[in-house]
Amino acid sequence: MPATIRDVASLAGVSVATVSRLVNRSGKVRDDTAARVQAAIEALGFRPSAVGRNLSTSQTRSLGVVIPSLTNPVFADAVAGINEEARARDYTLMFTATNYDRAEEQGIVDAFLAYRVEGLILTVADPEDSLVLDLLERECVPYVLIYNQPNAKGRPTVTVDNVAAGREAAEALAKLGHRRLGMVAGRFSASDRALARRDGFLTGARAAGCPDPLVLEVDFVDLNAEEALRPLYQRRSEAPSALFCSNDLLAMAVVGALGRLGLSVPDDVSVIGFDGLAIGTQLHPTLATIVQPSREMGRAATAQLLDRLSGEVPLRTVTLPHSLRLGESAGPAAKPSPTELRDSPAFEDEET
Amino acid sequence: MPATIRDVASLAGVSVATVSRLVNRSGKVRDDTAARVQAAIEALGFRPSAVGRNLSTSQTRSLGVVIPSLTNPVFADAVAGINEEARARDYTLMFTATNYDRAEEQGIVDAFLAYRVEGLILTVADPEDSLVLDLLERECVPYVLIYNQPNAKGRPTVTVDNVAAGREAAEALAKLGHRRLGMVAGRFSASDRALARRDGFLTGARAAGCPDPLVLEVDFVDLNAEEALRPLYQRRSEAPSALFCSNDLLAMAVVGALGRLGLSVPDDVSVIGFDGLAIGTQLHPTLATIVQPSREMGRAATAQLLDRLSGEVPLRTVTLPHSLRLGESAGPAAKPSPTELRDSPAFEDEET
DNA sequence: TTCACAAATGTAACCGTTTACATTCATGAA
DNA sequence: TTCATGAATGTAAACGGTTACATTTGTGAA
Repeated sequence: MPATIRDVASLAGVSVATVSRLVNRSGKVRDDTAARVQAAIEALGFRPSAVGRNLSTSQTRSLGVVIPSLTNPVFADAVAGINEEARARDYTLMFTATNYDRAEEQGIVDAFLAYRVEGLILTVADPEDSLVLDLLERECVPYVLIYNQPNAKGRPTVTVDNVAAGREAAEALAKLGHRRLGMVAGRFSASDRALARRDGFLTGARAAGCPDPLVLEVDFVDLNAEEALRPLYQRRSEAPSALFCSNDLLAMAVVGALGRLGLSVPDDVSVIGFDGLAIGTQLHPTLATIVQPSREMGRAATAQLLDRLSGEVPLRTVTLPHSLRLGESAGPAAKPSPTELRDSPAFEDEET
Repeated sequence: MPATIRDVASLAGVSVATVSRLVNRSGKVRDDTAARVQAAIEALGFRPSAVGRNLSTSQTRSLGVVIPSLTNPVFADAVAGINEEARARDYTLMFTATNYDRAEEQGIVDAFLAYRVEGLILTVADPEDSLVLDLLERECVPYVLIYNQPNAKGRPTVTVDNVAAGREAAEALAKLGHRRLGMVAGRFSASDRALARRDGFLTGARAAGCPDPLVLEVDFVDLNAEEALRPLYQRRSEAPSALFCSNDLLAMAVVGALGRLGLSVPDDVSVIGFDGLAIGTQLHPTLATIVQPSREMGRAATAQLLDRLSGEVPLRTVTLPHSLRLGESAGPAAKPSPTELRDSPAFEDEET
């Protein structure tokens, strides 16, 4: 068992109050006493128990983080930002991933509340209709959403303008001369933001005078992009010449699948993703994408939450700027004739 | 302030002991009493405080997780495994990333110990010489390393055989006919495993009768793979025809950079990574890699730790099996003549 | 030397649980 | 009815800190 404050006190021949005052610099203690106590602390390897302190002060200096999955680096980036900001302010994180499972969400938040986290940062399946968020509000535990699309209930969120971003994706593709647009997205039921991006994309396409884009909803968790896209590209002339993907991981898979289908990106099909994952800039072709400041979103959400905890600043919805990174995977629409000539797959013999 | 067990007790007209017994099913309580207490619990929205309980039982049912970075999905995968196993056993995770900074490591572990986590799972910079691990041993806090290379001090670790894996990478490339091998790695000072993989790779190359591979150490955090590789490929004939990368993220960047340098993968250069990231199977070409079971490693480390906590099973070093996934990025060595013909870059016009 | 006052230190209650032990209650046998 | 017994419940002391308040100690002025 680790040494307690009482052990230290008796070894140093002082009262627990004096030890506490020294440890927390919360009161004056004479130099010689301080030295004696310090010596006792070191001799015993005393490390004040946060749990004792938590109980006594009813503060835990801990936050809960609940995200759908760590498998998508976009969440990992946000957690990195949360981690930085929390550490800078000496808060500790309790963490868990829900795997997009709502029952999990509930169980986890229950556990975090039992541990008396002072606030939560979460990305939920559906912020409009979330038992978990209702619970937090009932219990007056402050929270901030990230990535989720701001919504009717006015829940505090740090995010980007997904609708505008979707629109810009469509505009950018239209400006490159594309008319037949398409979108590939994960299940909308698990992602309100994908939905918002789609809405924006459709609006943008219409505004640019393009025919309504085809929207392909795919299973993101175990994805077979090649099979999903093959039917689409059986008839090349009618298939989209540009695809917007609801996230970068999906976009990378789509670029790969198109390659395996014998199509060249961007010569035959342009692809644009969403997230701005760092790895996208390293690929060949580099990934065109809408960049959202994930790390910064994590930081901002955390900063807001912590400001709220010390002081009574109300929580707000904050929209951070996104930007279009026009990588090599999006290029000008091909003129009909040369495209047809390039029909034969380049890497056919490599397929496994 | 949330309701306490005393509030519940007095509302139900019973003692706190009865409430506690009901909540924890740790003793008998008559049906009618149980109903009354249950009603009070619901009326007050009582949620037992883990911090009160922790203090009383001196158990926290929490583990600490310390990894270098979430930016590399390989760690994210392990954390996913840790998370699964911990949740299944009703443990909570405290989490943080160190950004490969040893001072951070120390501060974080201090914080976790203050919170009285019951055990830790970590990947450290250098397990041989780690103040943090020494500290944990002194304090008798059980821990398990993951990814780290098992080492002289016999610290319990869950990992793969990095040396053997490196050797197999060399063998595989040699079997494909490659003679001029090379390796691209992150800083060895930050990664004992990269070092082990290199050692194995060199051994394997020698065993296969290849000349000693060139080893390129690059800055992994903000990487410019193209610049790192350009000098190497100025003189094509002497440059490696196959590159082993110390992790998949690096391998993806290398594949991209080679493409931008006008080289085709695998026709001109074969690339093989390490980790087995899921996204590698989606790319075009698919990424050849040594697959390590990251999620499983996380699970195994957690399971071992939790077994140790209940029961007195000693912690062991466990080596899980890795495997070679021969993706499209590794192909047969080109015969001199046709290779030269393919010298001109395919996507030259796309460069930004 | 004495006293007032500030500085340093000590005492003990409290935070929300668990739990050993004590007490009360209900039941069936004598 | 009484009593022994086991079931149900209650009492109070931990657990490891913090902190309001009480007490002691030290200082300088009168």
